[in-house]
Amino acid sequence: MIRINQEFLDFINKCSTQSRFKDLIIEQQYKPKALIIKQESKVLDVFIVKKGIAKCYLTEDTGKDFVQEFFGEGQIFGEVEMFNDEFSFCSIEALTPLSVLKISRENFLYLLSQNREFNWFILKLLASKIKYKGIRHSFNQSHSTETNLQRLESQFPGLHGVIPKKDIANYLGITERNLNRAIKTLKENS
Amino acid sequence: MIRINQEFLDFINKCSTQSRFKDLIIEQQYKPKALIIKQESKVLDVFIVKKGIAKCYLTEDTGKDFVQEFFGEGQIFGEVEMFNDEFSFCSIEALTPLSVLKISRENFLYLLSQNREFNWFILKLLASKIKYKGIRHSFNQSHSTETNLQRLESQFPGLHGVIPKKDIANYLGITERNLNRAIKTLKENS
DNA sequence: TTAAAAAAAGGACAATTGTCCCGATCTATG
DNA sequence: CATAGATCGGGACAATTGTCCTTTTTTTAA
Repeated sequence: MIRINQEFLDFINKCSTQSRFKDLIIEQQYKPKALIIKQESKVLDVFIVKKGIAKCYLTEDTGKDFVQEFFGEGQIFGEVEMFNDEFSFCSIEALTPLSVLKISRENFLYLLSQNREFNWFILKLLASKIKYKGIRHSFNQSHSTETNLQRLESQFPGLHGVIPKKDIANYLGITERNLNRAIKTLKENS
Repeated sequence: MIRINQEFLDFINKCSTQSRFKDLIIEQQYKPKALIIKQESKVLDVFIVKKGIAKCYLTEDTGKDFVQEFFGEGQIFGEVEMFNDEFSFCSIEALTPLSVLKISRENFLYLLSQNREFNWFILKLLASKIKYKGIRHSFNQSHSTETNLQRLESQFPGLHGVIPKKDIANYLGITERNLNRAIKTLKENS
């Protein structure tokens, strides 16, 4: 559930030390709760998580938040907005102290067209996001809250303590009340 | 909800008439209910819808189906499996008489690396699938069944008659019973 | 250090959704 | 044309989930 992409992070880290790429990649730090990308705003850069966890979520007109994904090391965000339009369809917020590697729109497009390996990494990781979303939503629609929670915990043991309850509930698309019920039931049956 | 990609279809159609691409693209026909890609099986080709509608769905261990998307003209499928592994995470079925343009894995990867325009089309359409899924699931989790249904009907008027009720329910992640209830309520309030 | 704010846990009730039915209607094929 | 098999529509009840609210604990900031 908090996915990582070590291979891509290694690649980007390597690039950022090479003289010809050095200036394209900027490291940046955020404190917990910092808003990195704001929904409906222009996205000028692409970000790759170097260390920490970020939350990607969408706020609906009902006021409810829905968490798309938690980004771990090597995960990219802002890239979707580079291809079609510039306005973000979700917000990104630091959950922990976060360091990111930032690449401007212009440089991102440059790398995409000039660097085979980079291009291939982006294709792979876009495909991976599609697959991830497909599997997750299918599973969540077809199973009970308790089963969904179990799946989450098996994918990321020690979930609690790192991610607030509210965010877990918003990731599962349920209320905190219902999440608490599921936690209680699972405890009793173990 | 049944999205199309005219620009991409035009591009592929154009390619399929040019001598240097001609042999890479094969046209093929399917009858309604034909299974084009089977979940968990190897995917050897990428398909682009030329005419008709295809259903992309995932069958869970519970026996329940969840519909990921309905593909209209210019929509591609099978491409996600080209990047990471070869096994499909969902099934694709023709809903109407369907013609597709088929490109083998090998040729797809060749086009990706050799043709700038093709590469850019694929990047764009992968990003578009991510955005589509993100927005749709966020909306569906945050709104009532009735609102979700209304949104669906506004996106694709004349939904009924083309797509079976069961598929609509599976797309919304609800039962047919509940879908009927929502339809009835909407009728009464209009 | 202490007051204020946020997060966590859960009771009570209402609303929504699912399950299990039963007929009615439509549709493909011998 | 007849019949089996889908598809459709909805009643009745059970189960799940949401809403609202209260209490306790933990965190944050003055």
